[in-house]
Amino acid sequence: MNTPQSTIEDIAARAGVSKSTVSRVLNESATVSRPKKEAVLEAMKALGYQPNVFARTLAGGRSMTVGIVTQYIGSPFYDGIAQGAIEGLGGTGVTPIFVDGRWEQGTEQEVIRTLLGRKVDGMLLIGGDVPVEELNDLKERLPTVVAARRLPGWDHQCISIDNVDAGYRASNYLIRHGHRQIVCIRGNKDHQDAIDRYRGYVKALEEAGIPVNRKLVFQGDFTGQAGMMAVNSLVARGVHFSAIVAASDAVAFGARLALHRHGYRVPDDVSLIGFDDQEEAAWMTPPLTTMRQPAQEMGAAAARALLCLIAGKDPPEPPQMSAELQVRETVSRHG
Amino acid sequence: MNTPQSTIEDIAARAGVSKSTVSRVLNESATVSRPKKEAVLEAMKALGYQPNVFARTLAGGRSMTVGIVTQYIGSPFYDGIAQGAIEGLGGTGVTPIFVDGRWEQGTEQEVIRTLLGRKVDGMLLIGGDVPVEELNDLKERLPTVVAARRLPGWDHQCISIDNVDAGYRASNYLIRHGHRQIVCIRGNKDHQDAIDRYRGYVKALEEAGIPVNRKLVFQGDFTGQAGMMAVNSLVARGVHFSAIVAASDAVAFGARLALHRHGYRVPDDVSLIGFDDQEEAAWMTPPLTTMRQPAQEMGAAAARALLCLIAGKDPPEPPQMSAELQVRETVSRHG
DNA sequence: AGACGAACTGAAACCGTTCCCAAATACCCC
DNA sequence: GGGGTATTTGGGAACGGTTTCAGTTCGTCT
Repeated sequence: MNTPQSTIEDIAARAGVSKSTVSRVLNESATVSRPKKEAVLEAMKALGYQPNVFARTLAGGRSMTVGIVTQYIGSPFYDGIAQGAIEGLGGTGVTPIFVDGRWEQGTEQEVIRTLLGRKVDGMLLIGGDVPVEELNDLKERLPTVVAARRLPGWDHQCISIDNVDAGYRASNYLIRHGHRQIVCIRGNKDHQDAIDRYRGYVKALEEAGIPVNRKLVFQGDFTGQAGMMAVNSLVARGVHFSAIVAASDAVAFGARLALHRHGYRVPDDVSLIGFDDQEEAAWMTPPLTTMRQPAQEMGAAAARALLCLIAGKDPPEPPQMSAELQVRETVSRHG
Repeated sequence: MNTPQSTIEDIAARAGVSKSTVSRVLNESATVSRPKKEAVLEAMKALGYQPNVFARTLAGGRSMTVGIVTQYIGSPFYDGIAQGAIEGLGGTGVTPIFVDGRWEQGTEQEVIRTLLGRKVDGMLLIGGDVPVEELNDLKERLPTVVAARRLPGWDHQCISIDNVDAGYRASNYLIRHGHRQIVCIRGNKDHQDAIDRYRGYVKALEEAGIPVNRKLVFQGDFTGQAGMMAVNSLVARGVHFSAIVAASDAVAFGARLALHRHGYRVPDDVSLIGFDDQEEAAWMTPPLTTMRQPAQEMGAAAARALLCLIAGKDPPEPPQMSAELQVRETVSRHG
């Protein structure tokens, strides 16, 4: 662990070449004759050389650092993406810097500035609220990839799933199980994912010829609290329902508890579908059927795309990602 | 967002002084006459000057960056600490870099090297396995704070709770509710927290004159899987028990599900206590009584201590932190 | 043998700051 | 006015790399 940090000059001396040559083998920026190259490599190994990132950045521009803008660390889905990104960056020598936008436009713009000041080579935005135009500007001057958000014209620099499809599939699954009074607990009003999923819900109902009943739609957010309140309100109003699509697993947990409190059995009396497939979903009592979002994969794909961009290559077409139904035990046939 | 980055030289020119002077007002490293100082300040504001972190670090040493070594991002307790640390660092101009040790000694040592290469001004280790001697070395050459791990002689640079006390309090609570056949599902064998909590469990039993029954002790880890397996094994062996202390909330979730599968009611037939008080604990059915660990507070305190150390001051005595019982609905009186 | 381009190599400038050192200026007291 | 001590200043050498530019050295072709 103790390295008084040898410099490029030490290497050069030991290998009997000039700094320039060492730099060249370090970056493979030009051909170096076999023997010298080997001498340098040997010296680097012997001295446990580690290039000084700061000198490097100052001189060359590249900082070997990417900025990752998260939104409220602690939400399972976004955490998953971040984790995937870390993984995808692993072993590439590129270090991520995390900053948190907290789903506040102002904060987010500020942290992006910070990142710019830190001379990051690229940026990965996970979710977020910054207006598209600003992002377009950003994209022009820095390799940028966004995950979990759809941006028109970003194509391969945009890793996300089709949330209306996801919402559709969840609702459709319930319909195919005979449910017709399906409650939808929506996520935050201005959250695009939430809006899209709701559209999927509507689409599924319409397709099945079931009119959308406003009484069954609850405007909430992504927390357990919302799930609990939704069910309480439904019960208080004496509304009839046999199934619930929740905006997230957390919402489903809250709903499940409220259901329990009111004496409804899951899935015998009411069926329940969550969103995310976070760890705890499998341990709910009973285990929660949910739409699994491939968070890790998304993060990893985003990291790969970013790396390509930084290397000056075009990012590959991202693998088509979509939410998949994870069938467990909270949905039963109805009627 | 668009700043063509002015340099210290631009400022100097505009203010009619030398680089040195600008640097001085920038760092308040020496007194500068009133008029010049104001001129410089004015110039900085006018040009939207932002010092180049890299040049600064290269020249001076300080990188305004601290390294945070996490262990397997995604575990609620450690995440909480990380989040607290971010908060504690907020607004100080110090940016955290995260790296993950994944609870593997080799990986951890490697990431610490990386951090060293990045010239971090300080390091915050959250948990981890690196041998004490190495950490002692590290401590000598760099401001270092560790959270969620007790290290002899580290005093104020060590933020953690007393886990034997925590284990004791959990078990004791059960005993005071009349339980005598108390199952203990232990965390990873070589994890100090797990060992300590078990010692607390033993202490509580002994104090109450209850012999420790090996059949009631299950060696597991911190996952839901472990909780489920423990209960399955207990039931399969026909062991009698009326309460369970789980190594973590995740373990408790697993145990709760298994209990349900075997037809035991919680808390009527068996009581259950978890550890961590992660978000989902409140939404378990029924809500889980658990030992809350002040993760965020710990992270924030660690960040503060680190900042002090970096500033060359002695860190303040960290506030005494301990796990607190969060009473909910999974423990009932027995016998 | 001489010419010529390709493959290598080293010298030196530069990236934006910090910080040491010496020069300049100010202040004070006799 | 002179001498001495503080207080401010500017100059310039690092810091550890990258990169441009101008050679050298070869191999090849007439």
